[in-house]
Amino acid sequence: MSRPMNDRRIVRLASKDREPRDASDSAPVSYGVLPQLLGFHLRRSQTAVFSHFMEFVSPEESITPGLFGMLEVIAANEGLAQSELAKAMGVDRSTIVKAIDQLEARRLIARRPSSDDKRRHRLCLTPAGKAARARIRELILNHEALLVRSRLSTEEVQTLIGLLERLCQGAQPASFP
Amino acid sequence: MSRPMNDRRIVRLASKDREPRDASDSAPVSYGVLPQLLGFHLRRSQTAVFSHFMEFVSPEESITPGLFGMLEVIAANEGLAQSELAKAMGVDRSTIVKAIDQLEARRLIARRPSSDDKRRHRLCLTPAGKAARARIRELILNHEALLVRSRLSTEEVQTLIGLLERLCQGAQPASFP
DNA sequence: TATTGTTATACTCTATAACTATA
DNA sequence: TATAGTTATAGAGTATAACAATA
Repeated sequence: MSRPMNDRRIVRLASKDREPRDASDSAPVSYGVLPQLLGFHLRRSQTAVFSHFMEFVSPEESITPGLFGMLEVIAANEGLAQSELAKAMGVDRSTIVKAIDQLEARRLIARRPSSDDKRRHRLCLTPAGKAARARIRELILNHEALLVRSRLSTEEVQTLIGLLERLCQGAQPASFP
Repeated sequence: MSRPMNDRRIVRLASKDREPRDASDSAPVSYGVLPQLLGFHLRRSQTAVFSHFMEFVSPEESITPGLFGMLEVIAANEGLAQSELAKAMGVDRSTIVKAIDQLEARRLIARRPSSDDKRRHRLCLTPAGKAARARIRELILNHEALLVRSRLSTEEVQTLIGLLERLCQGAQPASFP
């Protein structure tokens, strides 16, 4: 296929030798070469999912995708150090401090002293944090189901995730989403 | 399939009733439920492509994905107004001002007066802008080829883009990538 | 010397609100 | 009144550099 199916030039060229647009020109804009680029679609998709999260999940639980990601990683690795969390989230260790401050201020996690290395803080979920994590998890699964499952089949979602995983093989980790 | 192939719990459970991690624990962290979420993979992928762009394209042409996106949209819609560009990029019209200032300072685009509506600026590429656009376009196609084509076949990329387009149907536009 | 957590600082990207000049 | 561009401002999110405590 020499012309990908997402090439907007088709639409563009169909609109008969148009003049440069003016104030009264309400035709949809052309995105040029962008629709041929995977990066463009990844950006749009990520933005769409993020926005839906902020609409559907955040008002319920006052949580951002990034903070939930941290909660989840802490829960799945009880006692990990802040530096380890930062590495897992793909950010500098200085960046993680304020985020952890927030989760701690809300009593969702605790910084516990490490017995064998006094420099380290062992991050753990509080009971309230565990309860919140369970609630948010359900909410997020619903959010994804609502947004994604209405447009793609279960098989297609698995195909999509599989392709994205292969694209990211060897890449550094990243915060969520 | 009740357990998706990307479920990291498999790895987790295989590591025999582990103690909470301590300083000497160098096992890879678990991401909990995140690998089941499309948003997680979209975020990772978008970050990976963005990083590669910044490594491969930016040093050559001092351009960001966002600025190239604007250049491309202006080129494909000569004479569009700043508000129209902002809408196409999915940002507020106040956000676009400084970005356009940059492109104009580099003599890649020009704000031309509109004859019929003196409030409007018609955005156009300069000859230097057209040349830069052509060069950057080639560079970006190479960057995508290098990053994506080494991991996915042409068919797989088309499948991926097709699925992402369906995911975004009805969503607002977005800057690139 | 090296590492962990922290702080100060700066930079980018973003939106909101208010302004001006036009319509 | 409403719209196009602009400015001031504020809030996220990020990194770098330097610091104290500890290894």
